[in-house]
Formats: sequence, C-alpha cells, structure tokens
Amino acid sequence: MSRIGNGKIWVLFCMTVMTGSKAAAKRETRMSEILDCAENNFVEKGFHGAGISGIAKECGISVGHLYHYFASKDLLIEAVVERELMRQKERLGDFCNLNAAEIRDQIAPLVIDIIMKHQDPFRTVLNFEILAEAQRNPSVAAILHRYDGEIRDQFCAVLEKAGITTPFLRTEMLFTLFAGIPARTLRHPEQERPQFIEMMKPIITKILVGENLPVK
Amino acid sequence: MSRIGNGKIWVLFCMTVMTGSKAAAKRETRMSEILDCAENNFVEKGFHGAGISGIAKECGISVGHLYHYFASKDLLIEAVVERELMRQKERLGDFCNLNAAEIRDQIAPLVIDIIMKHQDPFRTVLNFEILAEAQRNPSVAAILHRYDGEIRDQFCAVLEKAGITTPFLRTEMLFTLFAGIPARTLRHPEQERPQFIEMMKPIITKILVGENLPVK
DNA sequence: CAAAATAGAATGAACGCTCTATCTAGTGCT
DNA sequence: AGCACTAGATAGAGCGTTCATTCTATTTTG
Repeated sequence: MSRIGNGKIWVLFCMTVMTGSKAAAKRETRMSEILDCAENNFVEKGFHGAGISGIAKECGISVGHLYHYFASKDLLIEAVVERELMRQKERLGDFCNLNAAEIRDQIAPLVIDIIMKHQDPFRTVLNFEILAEAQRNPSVAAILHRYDGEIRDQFCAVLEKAGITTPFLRTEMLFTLFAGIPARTLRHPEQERPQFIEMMKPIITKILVGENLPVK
Repeated sequence: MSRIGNGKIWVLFCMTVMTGSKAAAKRETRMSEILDCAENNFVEKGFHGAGISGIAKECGISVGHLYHYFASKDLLIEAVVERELMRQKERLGDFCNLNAAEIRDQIAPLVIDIIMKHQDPFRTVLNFEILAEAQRNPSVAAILHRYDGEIRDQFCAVLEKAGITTPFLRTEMLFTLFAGIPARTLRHPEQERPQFIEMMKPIITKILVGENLPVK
C-alpha cells in the first residue's frame, strides 16, 4: 500500500474542480430522487411508520448507498420537510407579481382562486405529518417556524405594497383559514365544497380589506 | 387436567353476575389508566414512535397484561383517538344549555370564550397525530368522521334553535376556523395572541350571524 | 376451584445504522 | 496511449436493538 505526500492538496483540488460541475449535478439529481421516494413512503406510512430499507427499495438503491447521501433518517425527514415547505412558499409567491391596484381590488378573488387551484395552499398529506412531528421534534419545528416566517413576510409585503392596513394581523387571520381548510376537509370529506367556497368569499374579503380592528 | 361439563354455564353466570359490578368497574378503571399512559406516550412520540413496552412500563404493568385489555396496538390507538374526540365533543357541548335569545345575542363572544378557555376547541397535540393518522388508517378516519358528524350536528342544532339561517354552512365555516387556530399556533407560536383574538371577533360574528350567502 | 389478573420470557420480524468490499470514472504522469 | 491512483458510487451482509405479539406460568379473587 503506497502513500503519497500531497494527498490533502489533491482533495482540495478535486473539490474545487468538481464544485458545481457534472458530478455535483448528478449528486443533486440522485438526492432529489431519494427525496421523492422518501416523501412517497412518508405519505403512505408516516415519518415513523416508514423505514429506510423501504425507501431504498423503492428508489432501487441499497441502504448503504442511501446513507451516503443522507447521514441519518432524521436528516432525511428534515430534507423532505424543507422541500415541502419550500413548495408551500412558492405557491403563495404567485401574489408577488401583482401591482398595487390589482392587489387592492382583486386580492380576495385571487386568494379564492389559489384555494381552488391547489385544493388548499398548505398541502394536506405531508402537512399534517409535519405539524404532528413539529410538536416533538425541535429540528422540524425550527424549519417550520423559519419557513412560516418567510411565507408570512412575503405575503405581508404584498399587502403593504397595496396600502392595506394592519397587514400582519390580516395575514395571520388568513393563514389561520388556510391551515383550517385542509384540516376541515380531513374531518369532513363529504363537505359541500362549492357552497362552502361561496360562503368563504365574503369572509376572506372582510379579512383582507375590511375594517377589522375596533379603534380604541 | 380435569374438565367439567358445565364450563359454559359458569362463563354465562359470571358474565351475568359481573356485568356492571365491582369487577367490571375495576376493569374499566384499569383500561382508563392504560389509555392515560398510552396517550402520554403517543403525545410524546407519536402513534408509531411509541411502543407497547414503553406504555406498559409507564403504566407499571407487564406487556402481556396490557394485551389482556387491548388486543392490539391498533385497537389501543383507536381507543385513544375515540376518547380524545369524545372530549372535543364535550367541549363544544357547552352551548347546548343556552336558550335561543342567549345564542342569538351572545354566541360570538361565547365562542371566543371557548377558544380562550381551552386555548383551542380542538386540542393540539393529539389532534394532529389523529389527523395525520386518519390519512392512512381507515379505522381512525372512520372514527374521526363519525365524531365530526356528531359534533357538527350538535352545534347545528344549537344554531337552529336560535333561528339562525344556513346553520350547516356557518358551522362548517366556524369549524374550519377552529381547526385552523391550533395549526396556526404550531406554525407561528410567537403570534400576538390578544390582538389576534380581537381581530377574530368580528370575523366570528360575521360567520355566525352575518348575511353570508349572496342571494341568487 | 375456576376465572380473571398478572408477570415476564420467548419469538421472529423490522428497525436504523455501520462496515467492508467492489466497481466506475476521471486525472496526472510517463 | 496506457498505467497508477483516488474519490465517489454502489451493493449488501451484519450489528445490536426494539418492535408487536404470543405463550406459559403464577398469583389473586369471588
């Protein structure tokens, strides 16, 4: 077994050359594939019901190989959570492109549109798994809080751009509704959706552009 | 090993004598204790993170003994779910004692009271575990739907008693809010609660006694 | 004395994770 | 061009543990 003296230099060299190159891209693709399979398994059986070996099998790779990309199940869970919250953020990012007038006049119907388009802005299946996990897993809770902050700020900025008063409170109220819709659907799947949405319109309008706070 | 001929008669005799007696009471007490410990463990680690042995240990009984009362982990989960939903139902049952005038005039502040009193009508920790589990466990889903129906009917009846129009829709809307509040709290624990509740008042009033459906 | 209560060992499967070994692909040196 | 070498990709057996469940045996109780 031979040893050469400049091993460390070699490592540094390789890292420099490889960063952002084909190899890194391939790595990211593979990680994304693993995340897809992990998400599927988590959706079907929950974070703790699903096992690493099942995820690896669905992905067509070995257990050892999976651990080459994600050092522990907890990190895998966190990565899946992060990706899901990123999606939620992107979904609400649609509002950022509107101008002030559009926001003021049409924000309520646009919000309704969003709700109808993706069924609910905070996707159900993984979402409740995340909420349940956040109650006992501080890392997941931290990710959730961080993303909620970002999503909140993003939406607040939209309202502020349109000159809407008390944007923080309105956002809070609207997001409460957003969180409630999928939970309600789970509890009562046979709900008459069209009627319900019709009733929600004036409520959302009141939340977003009504005079909500009693002046004291 | 001896066998006597009247074994079956004995069983029947015992069942008759024991039903509703001290023994049955003791059995129920013990089952309730087990449910308490199971609930604690489920809250701490989730339905699938918690193990039977841990529950038995906290309860101070052996694993085999626990299986004497609950034939499987699934049944134990279902029993815990059932008890939690029963509690949610009882919590909303407070409204049943009101008379028509009280309901019409004070239902909104009373709802606010309920929210502030138990933090939220649909208790958090186990609630999300239940919602997540209902997505993949048909038995839990069935229990959830059954109880939601009962709770819904119960609340609808209150609204109807007060002569409030479209009680089903209003109930649906209000329950959406109820489901949203604890989810929102999980996502944003630092939320300014008093301000938020202040803002919620006119919304709840609009939901419960406002003219919500555009006449078509 | 039988039934119910209780304990706890035993079982086999699944868990998360580690370890070792092999293979692949890219690079510098000759 | 071909050899030497290495980092990374990959597989899969194996580790110790825990899981849900069962089984047998003992004690308590009516």
